[in-house]
Amino acid sequence: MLTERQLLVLQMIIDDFIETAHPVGSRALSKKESIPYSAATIRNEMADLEDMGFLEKTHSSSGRIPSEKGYRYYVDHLIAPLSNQHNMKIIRNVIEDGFYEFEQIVQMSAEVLSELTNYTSIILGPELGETKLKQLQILPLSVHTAVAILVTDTGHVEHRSFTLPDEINSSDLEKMANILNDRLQGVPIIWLEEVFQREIVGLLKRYIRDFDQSYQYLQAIFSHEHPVKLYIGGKSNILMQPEFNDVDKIRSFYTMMENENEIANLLKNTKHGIGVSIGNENEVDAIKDLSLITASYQLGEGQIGTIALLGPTRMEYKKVISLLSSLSNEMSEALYKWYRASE
Amino acid sequence: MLTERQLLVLQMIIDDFIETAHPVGSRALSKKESIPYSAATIRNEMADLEDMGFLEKTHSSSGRIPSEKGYRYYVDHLIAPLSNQHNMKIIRNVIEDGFYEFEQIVQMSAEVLSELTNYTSIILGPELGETKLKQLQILPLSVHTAVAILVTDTGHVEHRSFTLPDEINSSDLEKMANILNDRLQGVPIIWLEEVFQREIVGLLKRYIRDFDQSYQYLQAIFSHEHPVKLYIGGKSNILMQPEFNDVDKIRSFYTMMENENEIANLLKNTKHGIGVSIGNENEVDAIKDLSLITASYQLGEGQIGTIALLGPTRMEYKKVISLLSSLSNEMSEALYKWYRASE
DNA sequence: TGTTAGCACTCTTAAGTTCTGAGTGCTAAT
DNA sequence: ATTAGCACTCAGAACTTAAGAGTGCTAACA
Repeated sequence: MLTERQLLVLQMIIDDFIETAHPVGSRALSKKESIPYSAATIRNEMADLEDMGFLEKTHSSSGRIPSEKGYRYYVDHLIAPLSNQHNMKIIRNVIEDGFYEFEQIVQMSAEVLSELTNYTSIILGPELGETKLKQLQILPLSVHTAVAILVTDTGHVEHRSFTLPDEINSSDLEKMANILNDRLQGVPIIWLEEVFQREIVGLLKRYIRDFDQSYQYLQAIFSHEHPVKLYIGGKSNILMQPEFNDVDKIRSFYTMMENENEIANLLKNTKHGIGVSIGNENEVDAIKDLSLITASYQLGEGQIGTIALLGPTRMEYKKVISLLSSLSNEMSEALYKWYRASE
Repeated sequence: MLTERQLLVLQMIIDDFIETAHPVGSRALSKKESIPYSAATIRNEMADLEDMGFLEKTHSSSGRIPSEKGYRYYVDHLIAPLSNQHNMKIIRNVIEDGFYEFEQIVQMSAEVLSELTNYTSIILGPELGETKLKQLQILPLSVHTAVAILVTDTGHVEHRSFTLPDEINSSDLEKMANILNDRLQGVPIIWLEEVFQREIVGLLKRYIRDFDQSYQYLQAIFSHEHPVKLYIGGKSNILMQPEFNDVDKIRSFYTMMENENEIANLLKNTKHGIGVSIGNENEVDAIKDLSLITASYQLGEGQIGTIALLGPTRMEYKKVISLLSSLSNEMSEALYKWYRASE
């Protein structure tokens, strides 16, 4: 168990290091007002804290820096989340502006978040989950081309152009579109392909001449993956952090950030509420020396998305955690308001 | 005027430097088979070429590197565009896969282009130009929300959700949507807002009760900017170039790449066909030590987009220029095929 | 017994030094 | 006109040195 004084020393070292990025020495600490002990005493405490694994040295005669275990302890026990009125005001302004639509709000939140923290923000759009098809429209553009437009009950719109088979005529196309629209309304997006295959293909075969020609084109509409949207803000922001003073580190970071799959991986095991992964606690190699803070937000029944901030392990945990948790509340609330009437 | 031998020397130096990124010395050059002169002779030629401004030294006793003027001369007079069958095959595969839609093709082209060259590729989607509205639909999602969907005759789809004024009832909404759709079909996208203001507001005022309430919401639909889509590939690719071995350079590059406006600026003064801007010839400060190669592609009557590659001034101009010009042809052709039937 | 002053020791970082190799410019010979 | 030869220059790597920050330990102190 840690003594009062050890807690104090640990806390002050981490706070100081987070601020300055420089190893903290005993003398510097002893000068602070809140610490009434001499440098020598602090040195002893530091040595003990190092033995316990909370602190590290960068070399044998350097000041101390927090270890990952140290950060973990700090996050779990030493931070009283401060409510940052000022920053929240900025964010609220973005969110509450009703003229923006959802995707813009998210995009802007990502940018503001990154701006306020100087870290890189990642927002994972809400999963489709229970979202249902509201309308499917097939609009011919010309004799050979058409565009299919899918609208969900949450107002999400997807579209997909395709070329038409030569044989089809416009009345057939219309008939087909009507059947599809009738049968698929209210079907959850993620079931579309299955329902199409199971219930509709047979039907269409009966009603439409030469349906086999059209099959592959329709099929392409529904096999369309529905990618979860990823919004990233401030990729270059994080470069301002002193830990990115190394070209190789930058390269590997950016190589990862280019790969949406890998980023999606990062956020895969997100839990409800706030999650903090420090350094090696992360599963993705490329960020084993960074920290990731995640917060989930809700959209209706069970649909969730994730807001995350990626920064050096030397992160302003206090600020970031309070900011994220407020933002996730705001977003859930805004989304709730937006969709409230659809129930 | 340059002598035959000077041309040869200049060309070999530039080719060599483009390949290795190291200053080229006289002895190394004289060893090459295609040069039958001694190092001393070449030194003399080099000194002359430097006097003329085509070459530079990095320090008083270094080998030579091309100056921007040197590159310019090289691009204008010394390269016979080589047709790269192999790379074009790769690109053609991407483009000709009919199941992809336009935006995906462009996105993938950008990525392949960057992959093949190791530079950063930028593709500016076609301007809206003459594109006309094909359909405007207003789909209510709930009592309080609706989504407006605009489809152009080229199959481009834009949508925008908004909240409904409390007063409006669904039959009014439908009436309104019908009037809008009737009146706006065939109107070029860029005129939408104007036509709406001039011809339709008055009409709606007459037919719809409490139209003033709805006005601001509708207005928001049409004042929506129609941003030209920007596709970027391989932002991190360029980091592998040795000229990006400097953290500050990376920072300024990425800061620029985060800003879509600035990128749009880069490509603003693009001319028809192939354009090459070397170093300080670029107007945007952030890329004054990079080169930008642009190629335009056509979509129907006058609508154009731009494909560009951004790399160090030490760029493989031969390869890049031939690749881009082929790609722009392929894209124009693919788009032409795609839309041919709409006329 | 817990705290502190003092001091020798360690290690990083910056600045200065030396050395080598690549490459030039000039001169004189071919 | 071309080339061999040589003195000279400079960047970059390898080493050395000096200063400063910080530690760990011991002994003195309250």
